[in-house]
Amino acid sequence: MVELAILGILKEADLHGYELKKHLRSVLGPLSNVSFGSLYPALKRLERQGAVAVVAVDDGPARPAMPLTGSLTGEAAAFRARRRATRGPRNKKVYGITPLGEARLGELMANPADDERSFGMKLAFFRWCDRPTRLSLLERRRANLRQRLEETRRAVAAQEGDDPYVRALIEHDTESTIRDIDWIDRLIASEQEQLAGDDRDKEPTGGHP
Amino acid sequence: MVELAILGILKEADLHGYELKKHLRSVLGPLSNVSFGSLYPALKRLERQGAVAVVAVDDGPARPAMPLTGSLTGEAAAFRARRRATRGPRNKKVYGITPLGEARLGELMANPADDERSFGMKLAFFRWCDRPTRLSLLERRRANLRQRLEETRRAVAAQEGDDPYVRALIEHDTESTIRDIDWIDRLIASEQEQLAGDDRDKEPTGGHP
DNA sequence: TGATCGATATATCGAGCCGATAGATTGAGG
DNA sequence: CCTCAATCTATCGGCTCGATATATCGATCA
Repeated sequence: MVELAILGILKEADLHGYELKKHLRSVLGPLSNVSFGSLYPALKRLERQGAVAVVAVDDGPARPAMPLTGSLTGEAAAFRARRRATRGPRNKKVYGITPLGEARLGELMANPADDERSFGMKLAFFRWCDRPTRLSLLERRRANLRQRLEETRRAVAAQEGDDPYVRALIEHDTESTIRDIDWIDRLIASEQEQLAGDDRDKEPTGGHP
Repeated sequence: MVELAILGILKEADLHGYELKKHLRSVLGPLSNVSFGSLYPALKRLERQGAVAVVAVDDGPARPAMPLTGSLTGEAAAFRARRRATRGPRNKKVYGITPLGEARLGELMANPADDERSFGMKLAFFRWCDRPTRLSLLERRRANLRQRLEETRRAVAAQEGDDPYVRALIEHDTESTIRDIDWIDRLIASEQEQLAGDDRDKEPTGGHP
């Protein structure tokens, strides 16, 4: 799950660990509050698999992108080298996604695991999918929500104890699920509309004077 | 988190592991689908801590609760003993909550961890709390939801990329959170109403002809 | 100058949780 | 009698989290 998040963010831009966490928080918000304890091991895994690679190692923000002309450059470089020797470099490792990583991202988007958090994450990265993939993900999500609703209803019917708090909990959960299904329905409708639009653009069979 | 669930269920009745899982699923439903991989280690932990204890070891459903009078008893016992020796007992360990466990349940209910799942679980066990505890839990939940809403709004304001799917996700999440807050508000109101009712019963200061 | 403080940044550890799986018993039906 | 599905306890590997360690950077203030 963290791997999906990392690859999705890295597809947008090359980032180092700390930035990655900030982007994760800002894009996915309350979903998937990835901690360092999962982020760094996941980056290692992905690097071992060849899905991401270290693009650059930054040792300080003061370093200019291009070497400056003039006599000061040599001195500054010598200073930085000395500092690195005595105090150690900052060692900001900037990661980027590889072609293999993009393939892996595709797999992870398509895999059937589909709880609240996984689905939210996939939706946040929908721009990387084509429309058929989006539609199938939305439809699977809808099927899951409907099944869950059905299960809850059966559980309510078979319930013996009638605690008011449990009842309130179940009712609220049911309402939320229904609203989620409506929402997914709207997303599906919008997606199908755009799909029709794509088709019209591609093959305009209708007579146009 | 699993410990809270176990203690809350065991407070209702003594159960063995498998039954515990079934009750967990039926009471908490889609929240907290506890797996065996967490259930059995948690039971061990709780037993080690003295919060639960093995009340009985059942080796078959045919065994009557009370020993029957008459000559058949001895023979039946011998048969069971032989079966146990040759094929091994079923070893259904029935767990019960201890006084120490009830204290632990109180602690877990009061602890500040308060995400979606924890709160749902606590609400399902509200009948074990007094009204002030319930109110403070509800109010803390409301505060958390409000804070989350505020954070999301700030994140939206600071957003640069304008992906329609991310936008849809955030909007839906915001709406859901607002509805959750309304729901909590209603629960709080109902609780306060009943609190007032309790007070009227206890000290009827108002003149009543 | 230097002293301190909060943010930045990488990394690891223990413990808990989950999904898969093993291994065994029991009851129903063929 | 045999097989099959359900019941029941239990463990394993892998992932995740919260806490923590370690170190640098930038700003503020004396």
